[in-house]
Amino acid sequence: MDARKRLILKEIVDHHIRTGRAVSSQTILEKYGLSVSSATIRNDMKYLEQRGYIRKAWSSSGRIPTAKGYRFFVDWLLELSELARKQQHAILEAYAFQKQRLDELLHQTAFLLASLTGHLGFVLTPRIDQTELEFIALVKLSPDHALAVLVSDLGIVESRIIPTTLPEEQLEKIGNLLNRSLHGRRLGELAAELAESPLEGWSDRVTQDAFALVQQLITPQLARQRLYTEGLAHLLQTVFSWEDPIEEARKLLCVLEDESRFLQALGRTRTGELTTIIGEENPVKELHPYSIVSLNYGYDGVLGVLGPVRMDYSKVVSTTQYIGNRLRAILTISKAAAAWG
Amino acid sequence: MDARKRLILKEIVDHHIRTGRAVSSQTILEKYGLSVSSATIRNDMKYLEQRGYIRKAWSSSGRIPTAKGYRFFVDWLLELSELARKQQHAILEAYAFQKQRLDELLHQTAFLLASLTGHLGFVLTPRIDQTELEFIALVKLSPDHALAVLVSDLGIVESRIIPTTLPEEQLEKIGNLLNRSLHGRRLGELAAELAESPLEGWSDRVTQDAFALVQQLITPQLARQRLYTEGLAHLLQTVFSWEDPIEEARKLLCVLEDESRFLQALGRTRTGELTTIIGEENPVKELHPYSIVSLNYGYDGVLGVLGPVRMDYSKVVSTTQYIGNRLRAILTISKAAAAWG
DNA sequence: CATTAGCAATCACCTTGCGAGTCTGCTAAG
DNA sequence: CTTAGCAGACTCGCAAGGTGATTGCTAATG
Repeated sequence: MDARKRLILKEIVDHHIRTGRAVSSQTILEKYGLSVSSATIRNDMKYLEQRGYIRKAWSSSGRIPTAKGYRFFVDWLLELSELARKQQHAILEAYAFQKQRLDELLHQTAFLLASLTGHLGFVLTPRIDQTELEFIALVKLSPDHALAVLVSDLGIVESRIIPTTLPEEQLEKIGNLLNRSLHGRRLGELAAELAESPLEGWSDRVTQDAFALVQQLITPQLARQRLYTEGLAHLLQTVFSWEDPIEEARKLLCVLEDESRFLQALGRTRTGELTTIIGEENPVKELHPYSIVSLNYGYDGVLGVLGPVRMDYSKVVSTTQYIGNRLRAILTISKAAAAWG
Repeated sequence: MDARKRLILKEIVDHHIRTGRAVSSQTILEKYGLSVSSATIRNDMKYLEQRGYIRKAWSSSGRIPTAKGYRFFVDWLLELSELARKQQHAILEAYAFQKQRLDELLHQTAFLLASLTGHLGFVLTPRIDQTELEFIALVKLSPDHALAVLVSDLGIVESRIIPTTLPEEQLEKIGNLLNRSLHGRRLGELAAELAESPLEGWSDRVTQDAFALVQQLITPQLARQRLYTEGLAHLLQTVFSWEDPIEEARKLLCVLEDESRFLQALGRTRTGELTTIIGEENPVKELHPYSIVSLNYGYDGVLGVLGPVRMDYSKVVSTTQYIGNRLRAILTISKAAAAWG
């Protein structure tokens, strides 16, 4: 593809992102001042259409980028501007306070993503089975129940009420035992081991009880990730200008309310690299009208932005990248600190 | 207001709830078989309109209930049908599992409310300052930070990372001290006391440190309540048939995303009684097109349904009442159990 | 061979007008 | 107090017609 065609494709995507309307050969000529005529541009547009980069909304409309066109744009034509000082400042400021609670931190991160991009910001909690056990506490609540609190590094706290008739002193003993023998273990591995065989040397009465407890505590849905979203209002506002917004918004909400499907939609954002999923590339059909820019910030926690395919990728990508780096830094600091301590 | 007028008002509200259209004198005559003519009904409708119970959409349309009309309907004319066996069963079944984690429990409750009513279900977490302290744990994370885990009865767990340079053994000592002296105290009172003066007898070095810690732990935003919502999709679907759905939905989402405003909207649902807030009765302007049916299920935790003013109050009220009672039962059982233990 | 000008054809979008249907208010009679 | 009958008001849906944007095509140009 020659330089002029690339330029034309870029301008079509650019202009369509900004205006939301089909882009005509005229427009490109006027706004971006090429030194050729509109007919030439039309010829190039035909070429681009044949290769599947752009399409027409109807037989004689201007051109609209296809998913393939966006993909090419993002991969080859996107010019990442550095985030404006002002926004960087806003982000740093927002993170200056608010480090006391992980959920607040992630919640705020989602909010930042949303408000700075004007789309839907989301943060998926890290997978607790990827983190290491820091501390276990067992608290007697009633004759039949105890509360188990499980603290991993990163300050992730998981608690559940488990049925047990063991007396208080025994629970305390078990708690101490568990803390001594399991501290620093990666929870996922622990779960896997426990599923196969009891830990070695665990044979007396107390440790058998302990074993039963730990199994209840660690095995079930440990990998469960919570999803925080913010800025749904932004997203719906953009959806409303489409045709059949009712149906679109409904489908969107259904996916968002079903965490498992959303997880599926993220695909393997498992690497640390920033990932874009554009329109129909998404494995979840309902999300075909949207693009996702996402980033793994550690421990399989994912953060990102979900917006219309027609969004300002430059802004969204740089914002996501920046916020992702900040969050990763904050988390690895507390992680590193935990390792020294 | 004589019996026939009441009946007519009831039928207007009834019919409008079911069909969503303005109700004509004809319709009432046909569907509900009164033994008078449509002209008589028209006269009564005029009466009802003058008193502000119903209104016209335009100069010669059928009648639509006003907020005052709905209020009268809900307060005096509503016939509560017992919840269908099938639905009761579904609720009991849903609660049969899933008692391990409070957040899951509340999440599921919101989901139940939403799916059984077809509107938006919400659950506001109990206020932790209304509950009693069960257990405190302090865990060293790094040289400069510790994780404080605070467990109240009901199994509510609050954790935060606090800056401290105290060594591990000392933290443990402080933890033990705190558990002994503060166990069973109501957290809200505790916070109030601490704000005024140190606890008596706390004078040596260890307890001073402990005091500083507890202040950090308990004072700030302890009363903060989290909001779980489900079924936004349902609600939006109904909004879409209105005029200017874009604007309406946007305003709705803005309120839902801002917990403080939502709290304001609930007003004082502080009693245990079921409360209805209909349309313009709501202090939050943006929610005027909606009604809220809510219920305090204990410790200032609120659960309920938000739907269009035109909703099936009979179904919604009985569902909310039933689910509220179930949840209250579940929570008071674990509370009572904790008290025995 | 790439580029250009000019022109007919296509199509969305907006406005307008019309007809059918619905419901009320009013008046006068029962 | 109730009823019948009727004019007037208004919605709703549909079709027609005008406007403006944009393309593809063809033939001419450098």
